[in-house]
Amino acid sequence: MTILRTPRSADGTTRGIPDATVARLPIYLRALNALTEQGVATCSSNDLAQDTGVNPPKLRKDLSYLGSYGTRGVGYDVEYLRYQIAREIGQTQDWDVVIVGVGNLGSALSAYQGFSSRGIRVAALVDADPRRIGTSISGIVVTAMADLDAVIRDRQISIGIIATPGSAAQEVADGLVSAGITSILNFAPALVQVPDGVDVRKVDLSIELQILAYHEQRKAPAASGGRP
Amino acid sequence: MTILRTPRSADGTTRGIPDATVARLPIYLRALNALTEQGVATCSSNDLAQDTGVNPPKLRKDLSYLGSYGTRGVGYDVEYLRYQIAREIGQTQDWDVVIVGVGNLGSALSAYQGFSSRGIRVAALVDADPRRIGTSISGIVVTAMADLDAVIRDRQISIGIIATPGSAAQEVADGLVSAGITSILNFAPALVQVPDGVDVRKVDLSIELQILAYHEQRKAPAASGGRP
DNA sequence: CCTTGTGAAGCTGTTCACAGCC
DNA sequence: GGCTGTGAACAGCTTCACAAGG
Repeated sequence: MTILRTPRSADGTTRGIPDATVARLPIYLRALNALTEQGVATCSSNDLAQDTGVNPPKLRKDLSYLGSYGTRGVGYDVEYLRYQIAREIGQTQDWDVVIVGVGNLGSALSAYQGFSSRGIRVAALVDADPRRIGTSISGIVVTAMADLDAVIRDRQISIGIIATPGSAAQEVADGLVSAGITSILNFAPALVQVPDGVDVRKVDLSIELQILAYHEQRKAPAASGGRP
Repeated sequence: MTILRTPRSADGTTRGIPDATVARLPIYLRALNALTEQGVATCSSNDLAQDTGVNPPKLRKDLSYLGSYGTRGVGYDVEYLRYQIAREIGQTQDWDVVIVGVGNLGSALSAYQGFSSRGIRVAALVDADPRRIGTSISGIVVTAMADLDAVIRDRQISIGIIATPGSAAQEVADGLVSAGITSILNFAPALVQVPDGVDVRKVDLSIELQILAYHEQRKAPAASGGRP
């Protein structure tokens, strides 16, 4: 994955925002949307920092990668900044996703309220279990795995979500890739191999809790005896 | 949060493993468990790297923070290394968690198959909706929010999961903290403020997809016209 | 005054080459 | 010879102080 690292450039056109900043832009966008709803027209980096849990200098540096959209001595125009971030992260259009695997987690994701307001549209559900195929979940009819390729191409879906058991993850990933998908969110507790040019992000529920458990253990050397 | 950064020390006792390494230890542990099941007794850093998607030098450096558990020229004893990692991240005991909010996501989490084998035990479910209280989900009876404190103290629960709408997240977090919880996994799309000493990890489903959408957008400057 | 925008310094994490040991 | 363990160089991210400008 050779991504060109060019945060700044000679002219203004070539962007290249650091990954860490990209990961925070949706947070800022969410806060700005809330401010818009409250009728707030202008905000300072302190205000936004308060709302997002980021410290003010970091927030300003993040925004500076997008351009100089603030006014010194005043702050940021909420609506203007909101639009600029939305444009930068591609939130001016909706993104269609397919969820593969409609067990407990896949079903929950298909019903998740937070997607629609963030430009995410669940366009298709796919499963391997014949008993689920044809049933309707959150108003969407579940399609067979055999039709994965057709569904993705027909509806021009660009993002795939893997919500299957770990044992099926690689096979599903292969199917998504061969159907032209280049962005995958993987909830299965398994490593998936994909060709260059395909992005995979992984969310592992157990690991998040295991990380917390590690820190929790260090806080309390109480039970089961202290260390020698 | 002033955590002492001491990856190495004079004697061998004082640990202090980098966060990035801690986040990968559960991945190694999972791979080692799989190797154990396959009856593999020894593995090299190359083998483990292959299984986990981490490159060999990084993996060795990670393991070196735990101690020198390998044998030069040979590799690592699977069972021994597995135990050492398990001990380090507190996987020799089970961790009880409470899930607050049993909507779609909370219900899915309570049924998640991946927890039990990783030392995570869902010990209680709590919800604010009177219609859900008293019902049984995944074999666990849902408790009222009013009993949150009692449940946590009675069962000595140490980790809380917030799976409520964003609007309830802060209130739930306050309740967890006042019941003595010092580790929280927050699925709600909202920032929660907690006192020092309490760890919060956040999983935001929309943001993961928005990050993918950003990269997807950059790959295909096709639709909606290229940039000027 | 005020707040933004940013160079420079510092810190964390990654990479790599090779020393150390079996 | 093979593989681990690690110091040192490197890259990326964060912090901070302050210059720039309304």
